[in-house]
Amino acid sequence: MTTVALAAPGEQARAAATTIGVFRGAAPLAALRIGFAGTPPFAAAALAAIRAAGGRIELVLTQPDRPSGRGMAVVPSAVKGFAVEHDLRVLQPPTLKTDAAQKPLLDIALDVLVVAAYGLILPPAILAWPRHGCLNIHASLLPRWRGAAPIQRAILAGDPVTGITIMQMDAGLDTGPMIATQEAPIGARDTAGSLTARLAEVGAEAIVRVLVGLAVDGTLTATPQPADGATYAGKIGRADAELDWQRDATDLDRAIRAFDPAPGAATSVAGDPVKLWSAQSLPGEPGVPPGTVLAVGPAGIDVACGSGVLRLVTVQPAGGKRMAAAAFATGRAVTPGRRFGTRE
RNA sequence: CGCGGGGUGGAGCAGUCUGGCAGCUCGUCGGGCUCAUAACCCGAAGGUCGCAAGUUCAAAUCUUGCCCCCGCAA
Repeated sequence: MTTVALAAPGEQARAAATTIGVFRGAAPLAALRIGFAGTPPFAAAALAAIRAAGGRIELVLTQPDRPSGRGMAVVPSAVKGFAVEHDLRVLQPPTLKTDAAQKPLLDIALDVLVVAAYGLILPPAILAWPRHGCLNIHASLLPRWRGAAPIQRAILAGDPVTGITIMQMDAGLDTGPMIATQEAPIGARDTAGSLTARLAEVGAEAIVRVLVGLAVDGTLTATPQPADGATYAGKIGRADAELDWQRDATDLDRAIRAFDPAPGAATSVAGDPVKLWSAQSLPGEPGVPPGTVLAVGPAGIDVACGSGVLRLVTVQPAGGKRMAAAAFATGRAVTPGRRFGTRE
C-alpha cells in the first residue's frame, strides 16, 4: 500500500491553520459559505472544529431523528445536538433524491459542502450545488477501504496504518480525487471506538486545513486516486460479529477490537450468548477442538483456536454487564473442557 | 407502548415457581502444610436481599408502584 502525502494548498494555509486560535476574529474561513452534512460523533467533531476555526456555517444537514435503542426512544444525532446547541440552521430530509428535498437546499448559496459520515446518497444535483463541490472526510487512506466501515475493516485486516482522506466527491462510492491525506497508526490495542475517536480528531484538523487553504487560494487542488489498491469496506453486520473459533487467535483478537463498541464480538458458551470485549492472543498449538477452554485463571479464560490460544479478558453475558472473564468463570462454572461457540 | 434478561457480603452466581434459620465459587483476613505456588487443609470477618408501600404469625420469595443495569431487534 502506498501512502499519499499531499500537502494542503499553500504554506500560507498551514500557517493560518495553526494560528486560528489566535486570529479567530480574522480567520480566513469567514470568507467561505460552508454547508455541513453528517450524523455521528465522528462528524460532529469536524463540525465543531470548523466552527471553532471561525467557519461560517450556513446550513447543517443530518439524518432525521429516529426511534432507536432500547425502548425505541427518539434520539437526535450527535451532529444535530451540536448544531442546535450552537444555533446553527438544521435540516433533516429523509432523502436527497427528490426534487422536493433538493429545492430548499439549492436556494441556499454555498461555496462548499463538507460531508462526513452523513449516511445519505448525494445525487448529482447536490454534488453540483456548492460552488466548489462537496468535500468528504473519509476514514481511510484511499483507495483502500472505500465504503461504509473503513475503520473496522482496517483493524480486522491488521493494517498497521490507516488515516484520513479529504476528497472531492463524485458520483462513485468514495472514488473522487484526493485533496489531502493524513496517516494515523493503528495500535495493537486499538478498538474501533478508540480509533474512530482519534481519526475524528485527525479528520477535523485535516478538513479545517483544507478549508483554510480553499479560503486563501480560492481553489482546491485534487489528485486522482491511484488506480491500484482499491478495496471495499462493506458494512459490518451481526453475522460478521459471530466469532469463528477455527480462525487464528490473532484474527479473533482483531475481530474483538474491530467490533468494539458495536456490534460486539459474539460467541456463546453453555448455550448462552456472550460478547467478548477484550482478549489477548497467545502462542501455542492446542491439540483440542477450537473453542475448548484450556485453562481458567485470574488473568482470564484461555480458549483454543484454530491456531493459537485466545485469552479472554473481558466478557459480557446476555443480560449482564461487562465483567472480568475470571469472574464470569467463577459464577458460571466455566471450567477447562467447556466449549465456546457451540450449542452444547 | 418493539421483544426480553437482571439488581442477593468485595466479584460472579444459586435460592423466588411451591413464603419458614442467607447458600455456592472466588476474593479478603488469620492460622496450618510445603523447597515452593494462582496448589492444598483449618478458621474468621463481611449482606438494610435495588427503593417504597401492601398481604401475612412470618417476605429475598406473593401484590402494586418507582429507580437503575443489560441482551435482542431497528
